[in-house]
Amino acid sequence: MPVVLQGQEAHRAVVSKTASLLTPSPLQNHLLAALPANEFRQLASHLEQVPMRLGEVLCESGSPMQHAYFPTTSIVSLQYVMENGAAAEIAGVGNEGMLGISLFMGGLTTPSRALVQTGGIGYRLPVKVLLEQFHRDGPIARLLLRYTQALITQIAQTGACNRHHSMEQQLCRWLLLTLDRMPTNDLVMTQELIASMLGVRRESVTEAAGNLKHKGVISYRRGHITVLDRAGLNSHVCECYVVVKTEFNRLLPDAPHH
Amino acid sequence: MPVVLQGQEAHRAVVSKTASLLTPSPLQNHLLAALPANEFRQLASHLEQVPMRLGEVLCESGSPMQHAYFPTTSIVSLQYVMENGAAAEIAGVGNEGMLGISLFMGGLTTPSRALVQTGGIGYRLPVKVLLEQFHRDGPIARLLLRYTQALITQIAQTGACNRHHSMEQQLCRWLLLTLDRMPTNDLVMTQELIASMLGVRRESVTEAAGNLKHKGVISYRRGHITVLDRAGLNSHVCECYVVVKTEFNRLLPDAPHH
DNA sequence: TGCCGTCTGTACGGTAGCCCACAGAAGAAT
DNA sequence: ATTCTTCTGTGGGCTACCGTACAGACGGCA
Repeated sequence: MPVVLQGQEAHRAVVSKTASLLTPSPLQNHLLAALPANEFRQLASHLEQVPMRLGEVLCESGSPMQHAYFPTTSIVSLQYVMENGAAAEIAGVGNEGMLGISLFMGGLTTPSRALVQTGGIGYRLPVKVLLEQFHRDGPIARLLLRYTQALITQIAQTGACNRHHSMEQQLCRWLLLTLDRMPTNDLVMTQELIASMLGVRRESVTEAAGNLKHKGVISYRRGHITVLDRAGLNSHVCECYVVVKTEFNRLLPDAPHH
Repeated sequence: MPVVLQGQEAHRAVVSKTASLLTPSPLQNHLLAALPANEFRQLASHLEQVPMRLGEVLCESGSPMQHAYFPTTSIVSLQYVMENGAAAEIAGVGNEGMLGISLFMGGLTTPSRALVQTGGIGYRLPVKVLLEQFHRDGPIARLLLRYTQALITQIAQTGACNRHHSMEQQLCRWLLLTLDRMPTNDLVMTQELIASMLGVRRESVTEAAGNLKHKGVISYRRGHITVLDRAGLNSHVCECYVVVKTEFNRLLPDAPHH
């Protein structure tokens, strides 16, 4: 129920750390990087770098967006918020994807909320430009549709995972998916926040995280989780992680960065 | 675990009953009916009427389809099958939609299995024709993309429902969504089959159905469920049903049938 | 340095849904 | 009509996760 986000304590380390790793560039987003150079050029001048702060809501359920977002060092969580206030994450969007599918799918809005789960940088593109490019029905449109299909897989697999797999398995899945979108092994993340995204109690996360810590797979302190043993996570995760990754790789193979 | 489907006992009543209600026509499918007359004409000669029998698998996980399917009196269940054999329905497709999203989204295959949940009639369209029409980027493409977005909502809401709502609520949701795709209040459906689609034990369905029967909302006998009191279902269902219906109506308003 | 807000650990009873086992009943097949 | 398959009802024990409550600890801030 409490989707409480403290805006004060966190989002320090990540911003300074990742920003210093590389000069920010829209090409850190894999979708943008996968475009042919001349297609990318059509967009480049319209892309605006924006800071995405932890806890920021980029889009409320049912409200139209003026921009599509392409995260690079940030991660966005798509969630459905239930009437009683509980939430469930339906998918995550990081440097592999974009936020704003519904803009070109024709609905303009969706029932999902978009919440920044990891602070960082992203690039945004005005709707108008996105739609112009999409309706040229070229590589950009094909790429965005394939991404949408991959996203559907992630949503569906998350739902099936909700049904069948244990807390610990789901936590491992979530950690791995998040890790894949991060440049480091250190997640700035409270258990409270993870719980609200997975749609479970904070105590359940504490227990599952405690187990993983005990096994030496992760370590953590207030607001930070460090993955010590990625293979360990792999051995505890359910099949859902692999299915999603495989489907993403199939639909969006890594393109040579220009 | 047992996704056992007896091909013998069932699918008698429906086939004879619904088939006699109306002369079969592709326009019984709402997507096809929503097309402008001249657009529909482009497809009409390529649409092939096919019987869709209960238990038939129209598409296995990961295998490419040669046709897109537009159910009219039949209903198809999209499911994810887990490694241990358990399944979870991610969405249903009836006369409001189509099967074969991935054909035009660019992936050609999906990790989901398509199983006929209610026997009846459907129309299929060769991939080649579908793609030709889709890439004209006209009303057909826009319609299919809006349908895809609605389907995404259904998938996501189903997943969230898996997480937060009770067996009984989910059963009501499932019954209402199925009912909306049927011409009668009488579902040819075993509890076993419902259980395998919801991804729960048969006993759980028996118990929830028993409650609803006790309250006079439904009645049933071996392999048949009759909804006596639709308002009663509405009062027991979770919000998920309404969210999905609302989003479908928003994205795909009923078009005047030609 | 000390305070205080927030995060993490733990515990305890409650319960929904699981696994297993089996009995009874309906309807199809012969 | 009888048989036989398959579907439905029921019960008992089990586990994961929930709701609630509270204690302890970390770390930002004054």
